[in-house]
Amino acid sequence: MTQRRILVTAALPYANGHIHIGHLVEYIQTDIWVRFQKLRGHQCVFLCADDTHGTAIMIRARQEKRSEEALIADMRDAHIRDFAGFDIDFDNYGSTNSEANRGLCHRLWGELRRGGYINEQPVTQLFDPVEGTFLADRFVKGTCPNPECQAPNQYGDSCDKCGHTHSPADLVNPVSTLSGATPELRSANHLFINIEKLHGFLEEWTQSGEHLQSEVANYLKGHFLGEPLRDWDVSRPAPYFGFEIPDSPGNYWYVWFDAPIGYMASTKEWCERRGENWATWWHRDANCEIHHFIGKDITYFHTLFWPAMLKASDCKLPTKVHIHGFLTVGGEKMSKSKGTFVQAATYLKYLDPAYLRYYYASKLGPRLDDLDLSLDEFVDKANKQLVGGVVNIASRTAKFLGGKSLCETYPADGGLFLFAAAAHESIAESYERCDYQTVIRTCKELCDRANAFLDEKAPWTLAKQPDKAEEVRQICSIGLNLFRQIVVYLTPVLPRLAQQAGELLSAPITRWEDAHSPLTGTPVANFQHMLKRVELKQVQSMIEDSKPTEEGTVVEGLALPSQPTDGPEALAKEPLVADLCSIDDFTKIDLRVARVVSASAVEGADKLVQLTLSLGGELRRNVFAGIKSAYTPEQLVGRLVIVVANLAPRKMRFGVSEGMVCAAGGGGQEIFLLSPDSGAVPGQRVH
RNA sequence: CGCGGGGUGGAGCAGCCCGGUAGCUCGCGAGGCUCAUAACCUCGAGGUCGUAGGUUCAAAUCCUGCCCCCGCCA
Repeated sequence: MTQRRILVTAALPYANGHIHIGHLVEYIQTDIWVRFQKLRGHQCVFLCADDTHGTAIMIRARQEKRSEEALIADMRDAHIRDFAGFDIDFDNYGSTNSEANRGLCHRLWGELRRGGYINEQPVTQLFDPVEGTFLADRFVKGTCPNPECQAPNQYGDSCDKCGHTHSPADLVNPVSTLSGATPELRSANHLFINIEKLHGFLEEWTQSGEHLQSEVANYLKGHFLGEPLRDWDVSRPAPYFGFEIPDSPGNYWYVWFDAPIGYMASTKEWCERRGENWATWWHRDANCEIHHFIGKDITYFHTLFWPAMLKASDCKLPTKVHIHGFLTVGGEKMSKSKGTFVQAATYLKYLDPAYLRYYYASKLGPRLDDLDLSLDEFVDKANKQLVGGVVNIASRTAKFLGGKSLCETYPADGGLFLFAAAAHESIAESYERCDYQTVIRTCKELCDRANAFLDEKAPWTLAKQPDKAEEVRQICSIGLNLFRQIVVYLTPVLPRLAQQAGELLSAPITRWEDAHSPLTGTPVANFQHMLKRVELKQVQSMIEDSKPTEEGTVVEGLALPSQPTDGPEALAKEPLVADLCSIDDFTKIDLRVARVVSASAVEGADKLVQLTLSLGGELRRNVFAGIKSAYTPEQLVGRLVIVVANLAPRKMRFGVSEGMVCAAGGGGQEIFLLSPDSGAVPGQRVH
């Protein structure tokens, strides 16, 4: 087998937050792939970095009253710690705020300029006069400009009530979410990359079938490549935390311009440490492969913009972009209030990383499906498959050979070892195409065979007969070899177990070929537990620990300036209804007192909070309320509200809403839930 | 008819490209073992593979229509 040179990247985590178990789907998936390639004897370099630039970092640093550099340095340390805790082993972990990255940004920019890809266009944006900064779409809220909609409290880019798309400047009554100030319109020149110039290339590159999963290629074809590609706005005017554009003073590269270049910069740092030239990896004709692993949310950056940038600057194009889905927990998006938004560091306080690595591996396939973490299944797989299946083979044989050694010649085992050895190629192919679930499936099958073999031979019975010592040794030599073979196959997933197996049998696992031939004659150490069983309690503690604490619930954004009370504005905004309604009309509406028993933010929804309401007794209602802008879930749990109990259930994007919570106010921070005076109990009707 | 993905025993999935007795994990039932971290082994119940047609000696697998679910946020 010829040695491949493989460069692998995982997406750069943003320096604005900690690593959580959702991120880990990607880093574990990638780390497994890298470890597999290394075990196979290829040269494989695993690179990553913190993504540090952009408005969000700048704002956060301001709020924390410290420099951006201090903020990102702390976060980088934390990220590195978290990754190490999960045995994610980068060859270099850089930062996009590095000199290496600045230099490469300059270089690619120069190429883009020379190629005539850059143009300048005025962009009119809202500007926050208090904060002194332009406002990205997500930092502006206001009323939808669509005259037929006029939904309040919408973000600057589109309305999720009517789907209307607009620019932030179109919003009616816009408000900066940073300061609460009314933003002003200001115009500034931005720099754009003309991607359309590379349309033909992108069409060919994305559709050629090797670089992308087929779903992704189809998606791009349908969504983007069918029409001219818009110019990509890659600059932001000061103030902005990032690199200033050399030939355009006062303008900075947009974070998504310098982030992927961070892959190169990280390569460069790694190369420089070894006295190598980074161009042997990134030059157009470099003899290597480049693999990017990313989540589906950043598909277009890596499959359109990035290849375009590389093409335009004569660099090596990605061999493959591996795209994975999101993590759900218990079938739902991760939720802070439910405690399923588990940070890496929190997980490590309670659980061994091997469980999660194994669990994710057992669920990961080559496609973009979301991966669901079911806590029961998690405990089950760790205990039944990992401990009860794999480790148990060693556990039930090693003690008969402790202090002795494996047989000098491998005994007849009915073809078990050969059978498993023959599986190596198909297992390798599964790893290669990121089909880890098939790897785990196959290994599970091998475990079952090994365990059945031991059951049949029952060395523990023979061990009671002194004259059968040699037979016991033979059986256990077979068992331990089958164990080792499986562990070799699982080494990319479970590096620590591989280490332990190496120590147990006095022969470290270093190569994929270690699974091809049995180990003979080496001393067997006294058996020690390799992996503890998981207690459900540990998982529960982790979930509890992940729920927000009182002090931890900082409301994002600042309070709006208070409105003068009892003014005419409210009536002006929503005039009285002229039509009269009868008492019958009113009684059709079944208003009830309800208690909020649980509340959680709906991931992906800008306005929604998911509520579980109790109407007394066992009766529960699931209600989605558009009140996220005014209430945190924590503020809601326990309180009484008034709900329209006989409202026809409505299917929403995130689930079925079985009622409606009554509130006053026009939206945004101006939402005021109705609640009864004390003494009312859930279930009572409002008359 | 927006685009893409999908509908297989109670749950989660594989098989589909390259048609030929429907498989895995969990759960459930019965038995065995008692070496092992209450781990392990054997047997069993449970599916007309969304639906209606078509092609074929043969369809979960190929073709067509329909129904349903999920994703889509430059």
